[in-house]
Amino acid sequence: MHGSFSLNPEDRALLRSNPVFAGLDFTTFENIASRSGVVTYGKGEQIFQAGDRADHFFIVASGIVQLYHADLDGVEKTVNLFRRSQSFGEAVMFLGRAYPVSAQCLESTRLIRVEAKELMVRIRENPDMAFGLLAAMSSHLRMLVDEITLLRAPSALHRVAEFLLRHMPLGDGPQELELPYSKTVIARQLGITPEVLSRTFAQLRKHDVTVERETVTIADISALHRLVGLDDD
Amino acid sequence: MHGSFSLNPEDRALLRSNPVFAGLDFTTFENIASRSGVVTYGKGEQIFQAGDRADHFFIVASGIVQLYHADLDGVEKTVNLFRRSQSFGEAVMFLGRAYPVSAQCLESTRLIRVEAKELMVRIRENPDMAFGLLAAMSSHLRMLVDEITLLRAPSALHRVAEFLLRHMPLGDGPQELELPYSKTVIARQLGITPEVLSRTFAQLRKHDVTVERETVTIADISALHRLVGLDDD
DNA sequence: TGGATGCCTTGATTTATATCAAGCCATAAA
DNA sequence: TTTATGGCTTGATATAAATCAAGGCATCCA
Repeated sequence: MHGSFSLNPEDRALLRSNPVFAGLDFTTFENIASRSGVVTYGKGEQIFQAGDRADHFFIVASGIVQLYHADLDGVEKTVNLFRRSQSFGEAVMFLGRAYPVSAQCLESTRLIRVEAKELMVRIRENPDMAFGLLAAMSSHLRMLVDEITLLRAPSALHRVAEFLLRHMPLGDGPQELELPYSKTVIARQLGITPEVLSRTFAQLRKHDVTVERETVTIADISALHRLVGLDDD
Repeated sequence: MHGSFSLNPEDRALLRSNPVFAGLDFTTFENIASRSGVVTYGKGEQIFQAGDRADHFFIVASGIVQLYHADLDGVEKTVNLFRRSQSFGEAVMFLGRAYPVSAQCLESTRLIRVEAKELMVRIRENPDMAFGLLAAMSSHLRMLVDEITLLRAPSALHRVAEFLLRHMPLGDGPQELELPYSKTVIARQLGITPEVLSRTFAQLRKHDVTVERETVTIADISALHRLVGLDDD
């Protein structure tokens, strides 16, 4: 981890766009922003470990953060992934407890780090902030529910199809999508091996889904929807 | 669903014990309680469907509620289970959106139903309630993270062992546990079939875990912990 | 008392996914 | 240029869990 620098104007804008801070008056926001810092991590570096005291919450400025559980035998199980503008750690920060999961960077990553204690003081002064925090936590709940849906899908084909649909821009015709993470990371998130993901992509060619490098092309999105709903090969 | 009756003293106490209402002054609480109702459902009855407008939140007084996703082919995938004193629906209620999942009773169930609009008004008046709501949502987040951990466990044996550990009273020696749900429901929650659950219980006998009807006896809890951590047969 | 019924268990078989192993193709380094 | 290196793909095999099928044993009701 490389030291804590202060926020540049772009960082400030990013922080401001987070629901927790969106409703604040200028002075209060500046007060918090000036007490927050930017930290950078290299690929694979730990941000915190399960059990650490939760005294910060984070917003991703760039890179990818993985929340995960490590089994005693060392295998990492992805709980959640976060990219630019997404925040994590609100919930435990609020409770002032220990983090229930570990966090790690999957590529070199830049984070805005806000001190929990400082933030809690501000919330007491500005109850409106609590609503922002509630909004942020609601959307996290939603993410986790989606995650569970994905893990409960009956087959690798379903999981991958759901993953693609979730990340597709809206629209019904042919669509293109840049995969947001490497295939290995996607496979881990879906709870399958990279081998199976590869084979599943191959299988999807029968449904007019082609994968070329990082780019996925779907000829007919509604066909994919049907595939997820009904059983098929 | 059988009509909306008003809360009896025990219901009031249950409502009061929920983190959302715990900090309220007497008058405000009575105000909310008097506007809340009790509804009862038979086994298998729907409480709401995914897509319904989220205008209530609920506390379970008795029975079991299952939040689930229904695939188009009708198979239900459990997202979450709720028992006495647990509440659900806070998050979406707060956002005023549609429920992302459906809810159903797995046995005859009695619910306290609080109107979302009414509650939102009170929160604006009593910002302290927002903290109660935050606490409730934090614990939901925690539940979902645990759920994901369970689903990511590498084998049926791990899932069942983790499930047992999670529901065991604390302590290190021999322990007894009454299964909180029927085995079929547990199996669905763990994402395995009832057959596999049955076989897994049989397998656990080798690790001094016996299952007799609804009662589970574990001779050595720390041995189970080791089993979850390390790979074994 | 004697079925029903629902839930659970056990066995046989099939199937999907993990695992093991090798090779490919980028990009990066020597 | 050659030589790593890491991520991805493809094939062969092993294995865990689903599925199909039957039977046991409660509880409930006639």
